[in-house]
Parts: sequence; structure tokens; C-alpha cells
Amino acid sequence: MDTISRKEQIIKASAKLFREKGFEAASMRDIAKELGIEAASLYSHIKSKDELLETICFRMADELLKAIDEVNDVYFNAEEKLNSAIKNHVKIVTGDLDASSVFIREWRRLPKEKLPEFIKLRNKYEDGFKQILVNGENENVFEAPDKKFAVLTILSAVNWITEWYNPKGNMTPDEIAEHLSNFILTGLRVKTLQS
Amino acid sequence: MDTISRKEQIIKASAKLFREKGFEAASMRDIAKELGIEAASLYSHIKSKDELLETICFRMADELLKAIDEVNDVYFNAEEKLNSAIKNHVKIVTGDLDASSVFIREWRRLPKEKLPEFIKLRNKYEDGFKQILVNGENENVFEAPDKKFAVLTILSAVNWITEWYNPKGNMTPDEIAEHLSNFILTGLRVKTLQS
DNA sequence: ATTTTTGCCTAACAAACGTTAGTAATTTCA
DNA sequence: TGAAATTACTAACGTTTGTTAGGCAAAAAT
Repeated sequence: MDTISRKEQIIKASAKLFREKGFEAASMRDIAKELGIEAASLYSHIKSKDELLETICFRMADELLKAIDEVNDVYFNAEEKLNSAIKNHVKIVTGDLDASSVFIREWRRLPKEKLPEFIKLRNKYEDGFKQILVNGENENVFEAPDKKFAVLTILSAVNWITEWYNPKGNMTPDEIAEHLSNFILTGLRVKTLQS
Repeated sequence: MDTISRKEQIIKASAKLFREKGFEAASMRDIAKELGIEAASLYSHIKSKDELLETICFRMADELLKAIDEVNDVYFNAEEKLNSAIKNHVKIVTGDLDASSVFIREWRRLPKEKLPEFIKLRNKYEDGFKQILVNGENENVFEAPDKKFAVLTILSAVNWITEWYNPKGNMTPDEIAEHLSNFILTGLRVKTLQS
């Protein structure tokens, strides 16, 4: 029943350790020990330590990008769009805390020839959110003069989850998404109706 | 006019490098090179690499705690309190981006016997914010059923600044604080007045 | 004027690092 | 059944790491 390949096991173990100790502090020997083998044996399955970080970061980026594209395809209403974009992000992040933490925290340690591509994907993701805000403004439901700033604030909240979320805690991912979505949407909604 | 001591220069240089490369990737030789001396010479002024990280993290924690205590002393109104707490935090973070980034990102690499004390200070700071939210609820101006969650969301936004803030960018720290404060206060205000 | 302290140096250390080479056992496939 | 591929091993490599020892020149203190 061990349907998950050795390489995937290695990636998973390295995500766990990169998160716990940081990319440089987690050694190949640590990762190997996690799997009960020797460090040199890892190289039957992977090319380098950098490759591990790379795989984790780019997989995460792809998953997030796929999610935001889907949202922009399926929904028409900007409020619905933002709401499900946030829900998806929370679901993805809480679904694999190790990989997400590495994606958010350790991407800076990517080999420098891979950094530009990674940053491009990140910006593309941010643009997905920005687009939703523009939609919302056209629909007259959102108010965000500085869109870049608004997106960064939204992403800060959803990314910070990796710093405190506990799967065994008293808040389910859905509840977190619900709370955050409410909080953010309230902050963005046009305020002409208020006294 | 070189009124800043060698030890302070070392701390400053290490903050810069810890931020850029991460605590473990930034070597003592890197730090020494930044100052134009040899790595071994650093040990005339400091005890260890750990001491550097420790100094940076605990100084930052102290500064933030002092600020929140002051706010809770000076103001009576909860909205004013939260507004100036946010402003102070933004000012401190943007005032020393290197140290702040290390404080926010690299604290995990503190020697493990120092970690509990650090976390205690962090929690104390969070409690300062929580107290403001409780005040606001008593004054009937804030609505935040889950206070811990609200505090984490507020702190996520103000801490994330270190990820994107550029001193040469087109947003001053005051403007950032203003925007963020508005956004957050809107999200917290009681909504009974709305249609 | 002489001692003490400061701040740097060179040289070296033991440990840990990522990775390669070469090999042996097992599993997969023709 | 035999060949090929897979997955692990031991041993070792060249680097890099934080840190110590010991010395030497300049500055400060006596």
C-alpha cells in the first residue's frame, strides 16, 4: 500500500525539515535519517539539495496559480471571486503546512538562476488578485485606491497562517477562511452606505 | 564623528547579512568582510554568532513592547490606541528593516535555551493588542469575537511590510501606517450602522 | 615613561557540509 | 532464466563552518 514513491517521500521529508530548521540548517544527513537511510543514498533519487527546494517551491506556486485561474474562470461576481480565492489559498496552505511554509519562507534560498522565474510566478499570482479588485471596482463593490497595497495586505493575512495554524487547534481551515474573508471584504467594501 | 562603537557596527552588519542570506548562510567571514576585517577579529567584541542573533531579536522585542506599553498608558479611546499602536509598529519596522526582518523571520534560529523567553515577549506584545480589542468591545466600537485571531491578522499585515517595503519606493511609512490602520479599523468596527 | 588594554592579525582546529565513486543486493522486465 | 535497472551501502573527497591560541602594534591609563 506504499503507493508514494521514494522520491516523493524524500521531498516530503525535506519539506518538513526545511520548515523546522530552515533550508541551510537542515542537512542531507538529517533528511536521510528521517527516512532511515544514509545521506548518499538520497542521490539515487535526486540530483541535489537545491533540486528539493526548487521542487517544493515551484509545485506550490503552480498549485496556487491553477487555483486563482480557476476562480477567475468560474465566477463572475467580484465578491464571490475574492471569497473563493481566499478560501482556496487557505485550503492549499493548511493542506500542506510544510510545503507552504517553505514556499513562503525559504524561497529566497533558491539557486539564484531560478529566482527570476519564481518571482515571475509570484507576481502572476498577485496579479490574479489585483484583477479581482479591479473587477470589484468596476462593479462598484470594492474601494481600493492602491491595488498593489491591498493585494499585499490580503496575502499577508493568508500567508501568515503558516506561522500560527495548528491542525489540532480549535479552528478548521474553513472557519479560518470564513473569518479572514469577512474581515478582508469588510475592509474593501465601498463605504457610502455607512453613516 | 564615528560615534558608533565597533560592536554596534558588527551587530548592524550582521543584521544586514542575516536578512539577506539567512542566519546560517551568512558566515562570520561574510560579516567580517562587510567591515573590512578578519573573521577572528570579531571575537574581540562578541562571544559568538548566536549572541548576535540574540541581541538583534531581543532588542527589537524590547522596543516593540515599550511602544505598546506607552500607547496603553497615553490614550483612553480604543480606536486611538489601535491606531497609534499600528503607527508605532510600522515606524519601528520601517526604521530598521534589517533588524526587523531578522526579528520576524530568523528568530527560530535562536539557541533553543533562549527561545522560551523570546516567545514570552512575543506573546506579551500580542497581549498588548488583545487588550486594546477588549477595550474597544467594552466601548462598543469594535467587534471581534475571536480576539487571538484578530490580533494575528493585524500583526500579519504589519509584519508583512518587511517583505515588500522599499525605503526608496513611493510610499512613506506614515502613509503605509495610515492605509493599514484604516483597513484594519474598518474591518473591526461594529457593523450595526450599515444597511 | 611604563604598563595595560584594545583591536586587529595569521594560523590552525575539529566538525559538519554537499556530493561522488564504486559496489552489492534486490526487483523488474524480456 | 538472464539482463537491466533500481536502491541502498561504505568510504572518502574537498570545502566551509564557528571558534581558539598566540602575537604584535597602537592607544589609553597610570
